[in-house]
Amino acid sequence: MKITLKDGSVKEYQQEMSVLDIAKDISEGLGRAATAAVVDGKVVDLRTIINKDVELSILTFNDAEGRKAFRHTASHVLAQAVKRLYPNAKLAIGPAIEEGFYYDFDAESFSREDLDKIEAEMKKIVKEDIKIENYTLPRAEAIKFMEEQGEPYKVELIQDLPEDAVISFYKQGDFTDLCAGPHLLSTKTIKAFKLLSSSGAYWRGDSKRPMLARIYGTAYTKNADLEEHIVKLEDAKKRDHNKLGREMELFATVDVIGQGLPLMMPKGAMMIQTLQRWIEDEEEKRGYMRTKTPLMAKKDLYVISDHWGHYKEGMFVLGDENDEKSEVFALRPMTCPFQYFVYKQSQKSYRDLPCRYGETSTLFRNEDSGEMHGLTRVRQFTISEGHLIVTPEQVEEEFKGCLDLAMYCLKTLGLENDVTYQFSKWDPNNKQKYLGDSEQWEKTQDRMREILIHLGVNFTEEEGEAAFYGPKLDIQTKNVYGKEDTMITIQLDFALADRFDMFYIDKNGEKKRPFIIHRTSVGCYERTLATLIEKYAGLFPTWLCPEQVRVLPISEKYHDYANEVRNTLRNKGIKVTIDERAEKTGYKIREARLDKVPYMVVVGQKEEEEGTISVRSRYNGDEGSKSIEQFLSEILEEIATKEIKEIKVDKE
RNA sequence: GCCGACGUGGCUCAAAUGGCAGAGCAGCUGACUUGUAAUCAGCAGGUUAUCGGUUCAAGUCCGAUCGUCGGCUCCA
Repeated sequence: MKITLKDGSVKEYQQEMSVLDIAKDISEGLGRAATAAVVDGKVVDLRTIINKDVELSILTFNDAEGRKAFRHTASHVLAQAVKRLYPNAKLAIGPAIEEGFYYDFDAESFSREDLDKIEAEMKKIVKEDIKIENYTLPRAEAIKFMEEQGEPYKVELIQDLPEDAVISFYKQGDFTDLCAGPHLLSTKTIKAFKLLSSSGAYWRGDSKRPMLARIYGTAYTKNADLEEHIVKLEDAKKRDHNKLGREMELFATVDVIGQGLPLMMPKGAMMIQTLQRWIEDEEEKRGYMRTKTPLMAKKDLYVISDHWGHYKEGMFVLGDENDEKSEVFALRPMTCPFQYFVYKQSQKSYRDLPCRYGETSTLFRNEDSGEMHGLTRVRQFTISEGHLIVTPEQVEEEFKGCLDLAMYCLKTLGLENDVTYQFSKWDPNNKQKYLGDSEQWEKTQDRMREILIHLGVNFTEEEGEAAFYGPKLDIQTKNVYGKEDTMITIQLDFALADRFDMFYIDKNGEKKRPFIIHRTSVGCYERTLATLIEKYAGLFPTWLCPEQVRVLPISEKYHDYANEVRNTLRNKGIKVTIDERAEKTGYKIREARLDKVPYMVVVGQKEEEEGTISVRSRYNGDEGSKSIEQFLSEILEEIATKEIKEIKVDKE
């Protein structure tokens, strides 16, 4: 039989040769583990092609499917080890995930020591070189088998499979698991792995069902790759905004103030102010009008918007809602209804549309206590929020304008290649979560999809991620650990204009319902700051730096001149400080570098006599002597253009 | 909210089985007056997150609360 590999090369094997040996031969030829194969575009286990003269491409660890099969096998090895050490543990599910795998067990939670023990047992299993065999059972027998094994979760899984499903099992020695595969041919190939952490997870992701004990791990074919991955994780930790942002004194949290309520320190506040001024100016250029509306409102407002019905759990409610005499307020979780009432203050003509409102808006959301995280998930935050009230004909053009603004913001911050686009749709199986009916939803979603395709946005579609009033385009960032968060959102709202009885008068003098676009420019400032900290590891573009220049006098004798230099720069709007401590220059340089200041200006006798400065930058190191005017024009240009220069010198 | 880990000067970490809370860096003071990554000396800094319990004795053991982290659920 002939086998064509992905690279086009053809291998020929004797008909009587077992596929296992063929697979081994191919693996060796490739120098890595061949795991499963693609036949006619489908992933199949290598053993299923026995004696078939087919063209196939071998999946290797370099392919996503191959890695998945590899890590999935690692998760089975984990489960086998757990069953050996904890026979009473019940198996739930154990898939491969990006960069690793996990397995959920109904068992006592696992400590780090437990994980080490399990890891040791896994090593044994790998060493035992256990063959992995695949077989299927009819439904009734499959259920009976898992019942006998005492695996209620597996029984439930089988029962939920479609009637005509092929029920496949994988057996490796004393361990058998319900599994669609594919898998490796033997446990031996799992060479480099590590159990990373344990945590809790609800069975089937349902908080009403039992809490299971989950073990996370990662696996590679080579130790070097595993080590590289672990180094990467440690590097990520260094950039983690939650650590670096505190170290750099950008923000802090205090026990008695509360969870999700970070204090922005002077440097962090300055960065946010820089961002805010930039965004507000940019929005003004794009025809936005600023509003400034209250941070709270009576319950009645949220009843109209139906946040009271759909989002009450997420709001901070003031007053006793059970006491009829008590006036009940809530801190605002969004700005929408406030800006709607700005719109409603006068009767609008189609000539007034599009009407673009922007507000730098502080919001309050009562997140669950386990949810808060650094600056990315907080209970109070400030967002560059805006609402556009538009005619149906203007939807596409205005949506495009919002996307253009978002792209401009991302590009300026250097984040345009770090985001993904998610088209967030409603969940038709959970209608009570949303306003409006199926027809409205499908119609609006189709319209939005068309717009997105027309604008050439490369997006994924996610069901059940919409706002309760309409579908969204979410622009997602990943943090250093790969976890996704929404940075920017543009939402199409067909429902709230109706609830707030908003209208405009069209050409024929008739009342018409407008569409509303909800959108952010950079999104929430706290979260944006977090993303920037991680993106730049604290080495921000100069225009964003809370300290752009530090003047370093060589000795006390040059303090007067240093102050003169500082004042000249400061008068031009440069964020400049001066280090007047009686320390050596080398020491001051070291500190300025650790503080991630882009420019250091050294002044001593030579500079004072010549009326110059000596510049050291993170871009070029020692740039030598230059006039203050020259330095000023260079740095002002860099700041004005918001340039992102490559940092060559002061990376660490 | 749920599961788990953790909480010792500003930071990084010590303090065997319960037995005098300690070091480096940072800080402050003084001396040195410094030329591109760390000058020297001295000083100060703590109700061991908080509250309660066990004990002759608690950083250490137990309970509660608060907070941080890793996940789950949630996320306008």
